[in-house]
Amino acid sequence: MYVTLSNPSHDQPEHDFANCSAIAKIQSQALPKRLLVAGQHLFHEGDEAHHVYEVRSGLLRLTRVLENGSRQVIAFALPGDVVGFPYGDLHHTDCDVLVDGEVIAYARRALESGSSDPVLHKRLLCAALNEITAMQDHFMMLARKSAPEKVASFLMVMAERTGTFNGQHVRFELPMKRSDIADFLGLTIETVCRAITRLRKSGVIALEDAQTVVVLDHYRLADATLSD
Amino acid sequence: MYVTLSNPSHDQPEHDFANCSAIAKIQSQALPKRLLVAGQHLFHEGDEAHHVYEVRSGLLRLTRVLENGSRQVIAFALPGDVVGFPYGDLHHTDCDVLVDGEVIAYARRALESGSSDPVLHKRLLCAALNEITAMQDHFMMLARKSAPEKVASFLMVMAERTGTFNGQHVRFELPMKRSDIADFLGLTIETVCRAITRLRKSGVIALEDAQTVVVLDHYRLADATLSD
DNA sequence: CGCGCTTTTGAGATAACTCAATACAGGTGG
DNA sequence: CCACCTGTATTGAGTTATCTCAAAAGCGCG
Repeated sequence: MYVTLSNPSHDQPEHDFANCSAIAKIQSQALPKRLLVAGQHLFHEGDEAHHVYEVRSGLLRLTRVLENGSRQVIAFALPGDVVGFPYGDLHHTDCDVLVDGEVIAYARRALESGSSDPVLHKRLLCAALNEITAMQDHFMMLARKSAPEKVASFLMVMAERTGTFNGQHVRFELPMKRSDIADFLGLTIETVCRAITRLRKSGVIALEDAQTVVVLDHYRLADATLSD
Repeated sequence: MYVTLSNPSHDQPEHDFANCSAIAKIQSQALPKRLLVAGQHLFHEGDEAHHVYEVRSGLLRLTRVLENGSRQVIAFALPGDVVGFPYGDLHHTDCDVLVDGEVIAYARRALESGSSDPVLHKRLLCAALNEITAMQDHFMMLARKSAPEKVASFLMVMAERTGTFNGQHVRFELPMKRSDIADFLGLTIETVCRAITRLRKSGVIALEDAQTVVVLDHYRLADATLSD
């Protein structure tokens, strides 16, 4: 199983992250929350990076644009993820909002120095290190998986991270456009569509509408994420 | 231009990295250097991560293996790069030596807490953040570039980071096998070979032997890295 | 000299792309 | 309330880049 989004829900230990999390929640009443509405930008590539942001709710999209104008979706950020790690003093991606939500803004220095708040510092550091691992997982996917495998992996992750179980099946939303999924997986829109269609026609998933997926056969979906 | 190796030589500022570097060099006389010979492993996936390592000389290879046994080369680490960022308490890649060299081993706690040596702490943190950016760059490459563009990009980075200028041309070594390059770029060996051959036949580069590249036309090589 | 490993070249198969048409959904104005 | 319009998603047909399989060439080494 691959984790393809920015902060993994791996089965590995995450330092004493859980512990950090509890403490941060207590503090959060005093923290600068920020409400976000769809379409809004949290930051742009090249902006000075004054903060890193922890997603509390909603869905963010991280993108970069190449010289030739084509766009790459680097990650979708879900609750629990941390975005905005600086490169030098600057943000190196665009970040905009796909689903209304809320983030907590931490001053960059909370990441860079543990002097004021060691617990928060460690927490952000964990997030950065986990980010590295998550991206390495994503590498494997971009480099080594076929189109159907990529799409199945993506659906698996969305199901695990955002799905709800109604007693029968897991259901989840795909709030992003097909073109976003394609740009994330390094595919074309059409290829993504066809892969989804194939999963639907073979009874692995069902679509209530284009953005709402029901996992009918979790085992076969997991299977479809694996090469050979 | 894309940076595809683990620590970029971007044109962006890198905090006060240069400054940190100078200080670390002074300290390094007392630091636990470690000599590495080709074939040796620095660490394995799943090992407890007690240290992070700064490469002083030589060339390291970071790899992961998938369920099905296929291997992905995550990065090649050159002097200046830092490897071994932990995931939880564990290393999440294999790391072995392709070219004899020397690394400096820093205790993991130097990365996790700035209390004992704030300068070193910041330096390692910079390295981790740069790593994230470098990997995002690598994404773009894996997802959005054609095979010839990937190979040209790879040669460009190797030329810039390891090349020597003899007054006429830039010359550099490719100490890794073609299969490593292929696994790094998400291609097959044959495709890598053909791309190199095409660059050679069109006079952009020359090969003194299979591992030694001479850049004949730097401008056209840079051009070949760009999709239109 | 011959053996094993790596690299290179060749020919055919195929996965994914491109271009084009159709279907669908949500919003707007008549 | 319906017809239209725009943007998104889906399906189809043909093209092509890359992969696969196979063979040859190069190189180091016993």
